[in-house]
Amino acid sequence: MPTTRERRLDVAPSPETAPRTLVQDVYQRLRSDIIYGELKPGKRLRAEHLKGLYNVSGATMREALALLVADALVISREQRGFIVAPVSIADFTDITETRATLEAHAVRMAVRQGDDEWEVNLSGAFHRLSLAEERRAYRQNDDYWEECNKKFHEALVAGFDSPWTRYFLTILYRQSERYRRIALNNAPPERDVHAEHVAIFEAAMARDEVTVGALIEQHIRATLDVILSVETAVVSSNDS
Amino acid sequence: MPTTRERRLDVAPSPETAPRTLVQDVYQRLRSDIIYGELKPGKRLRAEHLKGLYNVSGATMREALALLVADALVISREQRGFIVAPVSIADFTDITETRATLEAHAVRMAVRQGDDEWEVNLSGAFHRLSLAEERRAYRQNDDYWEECNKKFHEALVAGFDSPWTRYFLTILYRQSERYRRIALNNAPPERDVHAEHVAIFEAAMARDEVTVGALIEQHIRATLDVILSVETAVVSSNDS
DNA sequence: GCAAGACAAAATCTCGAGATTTTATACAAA
DNA sequence: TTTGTATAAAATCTCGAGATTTTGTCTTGC
Repeated sequence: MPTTRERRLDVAPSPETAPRTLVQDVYQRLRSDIIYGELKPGKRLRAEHLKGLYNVSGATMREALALLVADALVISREQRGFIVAPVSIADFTDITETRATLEAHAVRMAVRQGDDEWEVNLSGAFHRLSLAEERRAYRQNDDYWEECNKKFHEALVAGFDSPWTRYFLTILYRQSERYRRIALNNAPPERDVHAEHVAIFEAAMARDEVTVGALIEQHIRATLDVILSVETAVVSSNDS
Repeated sequence: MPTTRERRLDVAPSPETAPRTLVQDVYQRLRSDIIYGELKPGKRLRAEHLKGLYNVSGATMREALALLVADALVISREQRGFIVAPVSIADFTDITETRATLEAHAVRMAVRQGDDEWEVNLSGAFHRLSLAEERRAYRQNDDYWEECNKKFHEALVAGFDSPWTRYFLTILYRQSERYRRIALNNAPPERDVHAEHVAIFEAAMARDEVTVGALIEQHIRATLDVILSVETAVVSSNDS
C-alpha cells in the first residue's frame, strides 16, 4: 500500500526538495513508492483509485504521472491508463551496461578535470559512506546507506562538468536502485562492497584514470551478477 | 516473467501514427514548434495564451507541457509556469560531447554485434540519404533531408541492442536538431556532409570498429565547430 | 461448440471555473 | 531618492463533473 510523506522525509530530509506544488509532491511520493517497491511493477495506476490515497484530483494525479513517464518509471498506454514500469532481466542488464559505460567515462573525465573542490567533496562523501558501511553490518534496505552510496557516486562524477551526463546517470541510478530493492530484499550480497568503494576512492584520488574507470565498471556490473545468480523471480504483480 | 520490451522507452509515439489523445497531439505539436524555433528559447508558455492557439483546456496543456519537461525542451519553474528551454553555447557543447561519446560507443557495438538485417536496413537508409543529399543542393532546413539523416543515424546504432542507449540518443538528437535549426538558419555549412556520411557508411559495412567510432565522433562535433565559428548570436526572446 | 455483434459497466480523457500564489503598482516613511 | 508595505492585477495551480473510449458480458447466429 502506497505511502506517505513521513517516510520520504525519513529518507531524504533535504530541504531543497520540499515540493511547493501538489503535483511535485505527488510526483515525489509516487516515485518513492515505485522505487521502494510498494507499487509493484506492472501494477495499474488508476486515477480514481490513487486520487483517494494521495488526496488530489484526477487531473493533478495525471500530471504527476506524466512526469514519471520521463523517468521511465511509469508507462503511459494510450487511452488505457498508466502502469508501473515492468521489470525484466533484459532491462536491468541494459540499465547496468549503459550506466557502466556512461559512469566510467564520467569518472575518467572527472579524474582528468577535477579540481581541489572536487577532491574535498569526494573525500567527505567517501568518509560518510565508510562510516555508514561500518555501522550497517550488512543490513539490507538501509536507507541511510543508500543515500550515502548515491552521494558518493555523485561526488565521483561531479568533477566532470556535463549536466547531460549527470542527468542520464541520475535516471539510471534510480532504475538501478529500484531493481536492488525489488530483487535483493532477502538476499545478502556475497561481496565486500566497502572494499570496492575503497579501491575506487583511492584510484580516483591518485588520478589513475584507467584503473578508476575499470573499477567503476566492475563495481556497477557486480550487482547485476548477484541478481543474475540469485535468480530471484522478478515477477510483475497483477492489478488490484 | 515479462521479458517483453513493450514500448517503455519510446520517447514519442511514431510520427506516422496519428495521436489518439489530445495530450499526445498537443505534445507533438509543441515539440515540433520548439524544435523548429517557432517557439523561441526562453519564451514563457502561458496556459491561458496557448490554450487558445492549440484549442485545448488549461489542464490538458499542462499535462502536455509536463511531458516536454522530460525531453528537456521545456523547463518548469515552480509556481511560475513553464518556459521554452533556453539555449547556450555551453549547453550545445555538452549535448554534442555527450552525444559523440554515446553514439560512438553505440556504433562500435553495432559494428561488432550487427546481423544481416542491420546491414540491410543500414544500406537502405544510406541510399535514401544519398538521394536526398544529391537532390537538396545544400538548401537549408530541408525537412526531408533532416528525416533521412535521422533515419541514417538510427539505422547505424540499431545493431546495438540497447533501448536505454537509443532512448538517450533520441533525446540528444532532438536537442541537436533544435540548435541546428536555430543557429544555422542563414549559414550554409562549409563542409561536405555527404562525404562524411559515405566514409561512415563504408567503415560500418567494413566492420571497422575503430574507424567508424572516430568518424562518428568527428562528424557529430563538426556541427558544433561550425556553429562556434559562425558565432550566431544565440539570444533568448522575451515573452509575448 | 465457436465466433461475431450488441449492450452495459468501468475507466480514461477533457473541460471550465474557482482557489492559491506570484507579480506589479501605488503610497507612505525615512 | 530610496525603502518598505499594502493593495490590486495577473498568472498559475487545483478541482469535480461531464464526454469519450475501452473493457466485460450476454446474446444471437452458424
